[in-house]
Amino acid sequence: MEIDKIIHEPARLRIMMILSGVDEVDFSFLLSTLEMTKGNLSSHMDRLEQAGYVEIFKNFNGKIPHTVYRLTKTGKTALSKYWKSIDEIRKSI
Amino acid sequence: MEIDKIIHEPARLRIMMILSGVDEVDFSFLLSTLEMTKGNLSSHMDRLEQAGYVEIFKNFNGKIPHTVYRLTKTGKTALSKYWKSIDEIRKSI
DNA sequence: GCAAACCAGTTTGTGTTACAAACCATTATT
DNA sequence: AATAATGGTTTGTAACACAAACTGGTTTGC
Repeated sequence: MEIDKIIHEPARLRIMMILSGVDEVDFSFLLSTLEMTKGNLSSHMDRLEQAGYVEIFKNFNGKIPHTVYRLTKTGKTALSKYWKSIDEIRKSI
Repeated sequence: MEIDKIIHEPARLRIMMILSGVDEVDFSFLLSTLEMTKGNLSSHMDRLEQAGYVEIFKNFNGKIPHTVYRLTKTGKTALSKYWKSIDEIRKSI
């Protein structure tokens, strides 16, 4: 089984794991939790969206923009497949 | 815990796992097992050596050059640390 | 005997990409 | 009115994974 490189990138793996637990999360939360730069986080979220693994919802909190991310079904599946592929490598220990 | 990027690269992770099982392996074996190009394999082995994770032994099989790789103690430690860091991320499931 | 093909790798060139810095638009704050 | 803060996006760049081309020597075919 091939390793999914979209998920394999450590930053994105952590993002996926967080999303898999909470069903909805916003930019600021990820930013402070993962301690990365905004630009970096932003582009990782783009890649995850383009892969179809997350949905991005943009709305306003009053006048302040607010972006919320949610794992898609495709994303959930991909994540569990990812762990299976990791297991496959690891089980040879 | 930080993810060790040297090991995290899928090709090198597989190499490390093979080495962790057999204590000594040659270039051709890795090449046919992993199905990668020679150039690619060669540079991954370089990186692993530079990280201090493998030792490279070059000798001759009769007249034909023969390269053998062996996991170092540092490499073994790094690999088991790597799996711990993966577990750390995964346990949040 | 000398090309051609082969073996065992290494070096080189390139497209991708992870990351941070700079930027943008708006809203507090002093 | 200037400055800082919020919530992001866009841009620039160094690193790097990969394949193609190369090297140095050996065996095979004619």
